[in-house]
Amino acid sequence: MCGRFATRGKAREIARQLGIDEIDLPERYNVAPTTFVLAAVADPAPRWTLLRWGLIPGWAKDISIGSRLINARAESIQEKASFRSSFKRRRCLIPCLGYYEWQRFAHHKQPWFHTYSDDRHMVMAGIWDHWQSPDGSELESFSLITTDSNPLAAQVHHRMPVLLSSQDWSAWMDHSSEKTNHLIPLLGPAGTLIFRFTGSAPVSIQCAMIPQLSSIHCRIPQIFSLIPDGLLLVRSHLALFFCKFLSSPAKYCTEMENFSDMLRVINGLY
DNA sequence: CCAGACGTTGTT
DNA sequence: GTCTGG
DNA sequence: CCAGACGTTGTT
DNA sequence: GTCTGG
Repeated sequence: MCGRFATRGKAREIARQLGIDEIDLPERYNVAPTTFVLAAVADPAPRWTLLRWGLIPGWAKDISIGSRLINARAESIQEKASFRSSFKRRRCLIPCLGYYEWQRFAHHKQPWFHTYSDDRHMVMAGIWDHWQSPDGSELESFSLITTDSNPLAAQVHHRMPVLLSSQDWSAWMDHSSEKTNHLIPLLGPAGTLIFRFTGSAPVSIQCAMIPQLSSIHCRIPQIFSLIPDGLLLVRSHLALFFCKFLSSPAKYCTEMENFSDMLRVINGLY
């Protein structure tokens, strides 16, 4: 699944391909459901807009359903009442720096940051809908589509967000026909093998594992609490390291082949 | 026909 | 809104 | 996803 | 423990 992600940087590629503004994504390292996120929509002309994360179908009586519809399964998106019309008529692209996935252990959960190994944005596939509240105000919201994990991501979790490669963005955003069969092949884990965890290569995953951090008594969720959205309140070397790491994962990942390297990087910041 | 649901996640 | 179950 | 709440009564 | 709200 996908329940948190990070945004930062200029969305150049999507802008170029869709012929819209090169917009600056806000610097957010903890984007959570029910908050507003920049997304590219096409209705029918492509444009950027802010959508609330957690889809509220047009027929919903109140917004409470939104907090439960943060993901839509690719396998059933055409059948589900909450999703099918959006899938046919209102697809969107959500660019991000990367996303977090939690790995479950017997007595704790461990978040991992998933990102590409170069500085490209990940582009997640979404669907959105309009909703009108009883008082007449309008709200637009979205779900992220999920699929089976690819072999790399499966080491952390069995589901992952659908990541669209640049050659598929235009087809995804083309709503001139309501036929969607040609889109189904885009909704698999294929073609996403080029991202990695916090190591520089799959082979280094074990030694570069973030769980090593728990051995110095600081788990990532605690760091999150020190990094409110868009506001860096740094209270420890480790937290600052994570601010830097999250803002430039490609750069810092390559320096973290093992725990000693990680400490070296952290110490090097001071 | 009307009434009621409409979703994902993980875990067992 | 639209489908399913009664 | 995590964090935080987790309730009822009557009255307007 | 489990649901709701962010």
